[in-house]
Parts: sequence; structure tokens; C-alpha cells
Amino acid sequence: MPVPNQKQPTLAQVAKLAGVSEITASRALRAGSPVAPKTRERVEQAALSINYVPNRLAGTLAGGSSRQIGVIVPSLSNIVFADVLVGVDRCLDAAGYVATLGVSQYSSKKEEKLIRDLFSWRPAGLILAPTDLTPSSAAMLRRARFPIVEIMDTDIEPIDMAVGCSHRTAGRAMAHYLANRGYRSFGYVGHDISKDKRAISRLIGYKEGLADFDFSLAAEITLPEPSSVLLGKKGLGQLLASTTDKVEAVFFANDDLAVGGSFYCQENGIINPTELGLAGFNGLQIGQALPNPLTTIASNRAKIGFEAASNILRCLTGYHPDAWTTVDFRILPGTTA
Amino acid sequence: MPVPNQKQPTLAQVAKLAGVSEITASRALRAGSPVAPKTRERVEQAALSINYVPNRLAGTLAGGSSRQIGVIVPSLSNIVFADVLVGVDRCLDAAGYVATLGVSQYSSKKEEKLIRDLFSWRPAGLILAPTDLTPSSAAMLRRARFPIVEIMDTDIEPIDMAVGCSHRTAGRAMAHYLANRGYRSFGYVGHDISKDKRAISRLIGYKEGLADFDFSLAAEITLPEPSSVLLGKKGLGQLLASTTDKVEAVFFANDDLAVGGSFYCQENGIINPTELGLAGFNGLQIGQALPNPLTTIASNRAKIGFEAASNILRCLTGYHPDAWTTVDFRILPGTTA
DNA sequence: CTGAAAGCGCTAACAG
DNA sequence: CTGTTAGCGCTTTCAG
Repeated sequence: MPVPNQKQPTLAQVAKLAGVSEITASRALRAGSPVAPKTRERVEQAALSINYVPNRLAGTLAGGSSRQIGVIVPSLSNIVFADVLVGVDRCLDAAGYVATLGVSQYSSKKEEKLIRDLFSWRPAGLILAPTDLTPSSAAMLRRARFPIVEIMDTDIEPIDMAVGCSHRTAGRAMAHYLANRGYRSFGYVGHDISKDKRAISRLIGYKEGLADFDFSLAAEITLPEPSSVLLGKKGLGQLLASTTDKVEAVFFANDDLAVGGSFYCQENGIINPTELGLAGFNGLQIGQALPNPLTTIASNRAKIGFEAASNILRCLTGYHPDAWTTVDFRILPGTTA
Repeated sequence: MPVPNQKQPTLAQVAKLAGVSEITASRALRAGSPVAPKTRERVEQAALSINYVPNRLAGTLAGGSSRQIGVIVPSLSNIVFADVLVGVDRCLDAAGYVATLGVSQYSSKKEEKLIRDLFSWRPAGLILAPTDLTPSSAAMLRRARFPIVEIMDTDIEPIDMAVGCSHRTAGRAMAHYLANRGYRSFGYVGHDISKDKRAISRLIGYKEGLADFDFSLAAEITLPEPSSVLLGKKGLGQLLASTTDKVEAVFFANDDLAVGGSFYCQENGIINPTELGLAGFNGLQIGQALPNPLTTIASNRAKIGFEAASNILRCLTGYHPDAWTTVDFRILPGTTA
């Protein structure tokens, strides 16, 4: 550990070096305070010369307002939330804020811990892709005195604000799309869905959409494992093996699984979209890069992140946006269904 | 924003409620301080009843030691760094520390900003997958009075500690593997490599490895775009079009590109591994899930994260590990080369 | 085992 | 434009 117990330079040292009072140094180093240009320059020189890094702990404690926005997501194992982060970052960065990330791993308990932890740093706002809020978590959030955005899903009653799309509507839209393409018998392959509320919503919407056409789900399988390409492969295999009815089209809980399904078909000589239709959700690049581009639903993840951050920032400037902000999804017709 | 300007409960309130002094309340709420069990219980009750969340800003400012470990990575667009984070998290979580994440987007400037920002929160340690440290960044790091681990690559002279593998050796190993498989003419497809030092190291090692067998690179292409599956597809197409020599095996800068290459072959009826050999780097699941599993190098990313965090924690308890910690890679023979 | 006093490094509020 | 005073909420001494 370089330079063991040498304390960091403080504002007092900068002030002394510049020959001004502490508060003047403080003002000179921040934007938007009336300081004589010459003084400011002197202070900046002094700060630079001793490599001063302001202590935000002290600053925030004294000033009350932090520039840190907490972000809690359930996972980083697929690019979905990484994309959200990109959007969050793009918005925050421009405004001089920073994001602090927590990953809940789809665990409510861990989520609660993360929320508590985040709160102890007194952030200026919170962006949350909720897993399943514990009562304690919900209570903390309700008591918070900073803006909170729940992202991804708008099928919820938000604590403060929600940004995303209706996954139920998305599932329904895919059902309609498939029915309109002429498929008549439908399947579903999902992962450890109990932990993924949004996947459940899509499944519900899918069933509703089929019902709109007087169809119903002929075969459904949800494997109690985390989502992955391999799981999709395995899932489709089991689905097809388990059913005597001929399934014509399969909706997967997400693109990762659907890509696995596509690989399964390829390995087993099943032709898409004629012998079997495949559809996913997310619009990931990998699905579009396949020799047989995946039919799926593009969710605008970076935009969700950006809008969520924008809403926080708006609140911070005194304007409170609507409780719901919808970011559109759209069907991406590939060649698999 | 729920409950607008209501302040959070403070330790003083807890203390009053429990009928003890502030400092006793403080001790009761922390581990390892001598407090009568009954007193402790009373304080805990009080804290719970008013939903007390400690203010770490104040705590850290007063106490000097934070439990926050900064983590700076260049990107989250591929799972590589997400995997590292999982490892970091697993180690830190058990010890009661939390990770604060920053993403530099492969920009040295942004990296410097992130480092400065992180420093201003006085973290207990820093884990960094460096992009290309600016002089200023390096200076800050050298002046830090907390442990710093540079991860991924061990082909460097670390500021404090390094955890990872030698990418140069990995590149060389792949060259040897391919040469031993009987290939005699070699290509390389890379992305905007100028920003990815580790990919450059692998390329250098690859060339050295070929030289060990008296071979040299017959065709090499690096496209000035960020890595992606689609880029790999495009890259391989261009590589094959650009060269009159027949290339027998292609090493890609990473698995994403290699998967794209695999798709290209599939679309163009090129048989792997006989007509063309393909190899990647990382050992991502997507490559292994392909109908034709990718030949690649498994880098143990979660372990790198875990070891990095362990090293930080060890420093914090007074024991300083070696400057270099090697996490092994290994060739994963698929069916593409 | 518990408490009183002092201060971490900074900024808001008021004066000048 | 600049300085003085008084904290932010907690923990570290040092005493009991």
C-alpha cells in the first residue's frame, strides 16, 4: 500500500497556502460562488500543487446534499442491466452526478441489505430494478426523503416513480404477433421465474394474448435454474419431448433462452420458422447476430436508464415528473417466427 | 419523493430513547465493543423502533476508516467484468464490506475522473482494471494510503498489487495449441484494440508463439470499433476477402468476436475446424453453448475478482500479500480448432 | 462497562 | 467579495 499513513491534504492546508480563509478556498473550488477571479486562481494553484482531493464525506455531511445516485439491479449476468447502467451513466455524468451500484442477485434479503447500506451514505436519489421488496425495504423506501425510481416495469404502483414498459402488454403483443403469423399451437420456456417478476408478467400477458385469439398454452415449462443459453437449449428439448401435441411456436422468457432454443433446433435439424417458431424478449445483439436472426421484442434498456436518471435529476431541481414514464418496446421480426 | 424534508433519525435520538449516552449507543450498535448485553438490547430496540439508519458519512469522517472498496472497470458490455464483480462481491460481502463501482468505458480521461471521485469518498481500498492510466491517475494512486489491486493482467509493474494472468502467455499458448493441431497459416481478428491493452498483449504473445514454431501471421485485421459478435462476423469476412494466402486458423481478440466468426462460417458453409480453425479468449458460456463449441481460453474471472478483494482485505488486517497473484487460465478445446 | 469532551473536514448562515 | 461562527453526526481519546 503506497505511502502508508500519510493523511490526505485538507482544505485548511490549501487555504493557508493560498493565503485565504478556509471558506474562501471552499468557494473558489466549487462552481457558482462569488469569488474574485484572482483569488480563485490562487486557490486552484494551491490545491493543485499539493494534490488536494476534496473530502466529500465532510462536504456532504456539512452541506447535506450529495451527488451520488444509488442504483440497485438484480444481476449483471446478462447485458440487460449493463445497458440500463450505460443510460443512467450517460445522463448522470453530464450533470456531474455519480452512480453507486449494488447487485442484489435476485435476492430480496440482499436487496434489503443493499438499500440499507445505500441509505447510510445519504444518496441524492435511488434507481431500483426491484426484485421483490421486503416489508422492511418498502418501509425504508417510503421514508426516504430523496427521489426514487423503480425501473423496467410499469405494471406496478410505484413508491415514487416508475420507468419502463408493461411486460404484460409485451407478452400479449407477442402472442398476437405469433397468432397473426398463423401459428395455432403454443409453448413457453422459462427459467427460475419465481425470482423474476417481469418474466412472470410477460407470461401472464402471453396467455391473455393467446386467449384473445381463443388459443391456450399447449405446453409450458419453467426450469428452476437461472436463465442461460444452455438452459434454453435444455428447456426446448424437454418441452418438445414432454408434449404429444405438436407445438408450433415457442415463446421464451428472454433472448438468452431463445438463443439456446435456436441452437437446439439447429442441432436437431428443426427448421425455423416453418417447423417451429421461436421468439424471445429483449432484442439482444446476440439474437440478431445469429445466422437466423431471432424474432423478439426490443426493450429500450439504455433509454430506461437514461429516463430514470433524468427523472431523478428533475426532482432534484424541484420539478416532480409523473409517477409513470413509459419507454416503448417494439416487436423485432426476425426469421425465427 | 416520499416524505419530503423529514430528517433521518440520528444516533442522539436512539441514545435518548434508550436512556444512555450517545457513545454507548454507538458502541452498542457496533460489534466488538464492551457493552452490557442488556444495554445493547435496549439500544437495538430503540434503533429499530425509530428505523435508525447510521450515517456512514459522519461515521467514516469521525472514525477515519470506511468499509467501502472502489472497483473501476472499463466496461460492462460483456460479461467479463460482471463476472469479476461477482467474485469481488462474494469476498467482500462475507467481510461486511461493500463495493462501489465505476465504469470507465475504456477512456483514460473518464478513468481519471472516476479515480478522483472515488478518492473523495475515502474508500478502504481500490480494485482497478486499468485502461491506460494518465500520469495524473498514476500519481493519485501512488499517493493513496489504502491498498490497490490492478486486475486482469500480470504483465505489468503494479503500483501496489496485481491479480490476473499473463495475457501474453495466454496468446502464446493459443499459438502453440493451434500449431500443434497442425495448422500452418494463421490469421487474427481484433477490435478497437488500441483501447484494450490486454488484447494487445495477447496478440503479441500470439505472434511470439507462432514465431516459436517458425510461423508468422499471414493475415491480421483490427477493426476500429468496439468488440461485438457482429464485428467478429464482419471481421472474419474482411480477413478472408483481403488475403490471397489461404488462412487455416484464426485467433480472435475475444469470444464475442469468435462467436461472430463462427456464425460467419455457418452462413457461408465453411466447415470448422477442417476448412478453418477458430479460437477465442475468455471461455464465455455463449461460445460453449454453440452447436459447435468454441475453442478458447478460459480465464477465471470470478476468481480474479475474489482474489483481488481478498488481497485488499489482507492488507487491511496488516498482512501485505505479494505484488503478483497469478490466477491460471487454461485452453478449452472445443470443436472449432 | 459507561460517560464527557474534543474534533474529523467541510459548508451554511450570517456578518462585514 | 471575504471572513467568523457554528455546526453536520459520528467516533476517538481519556476519564471514571
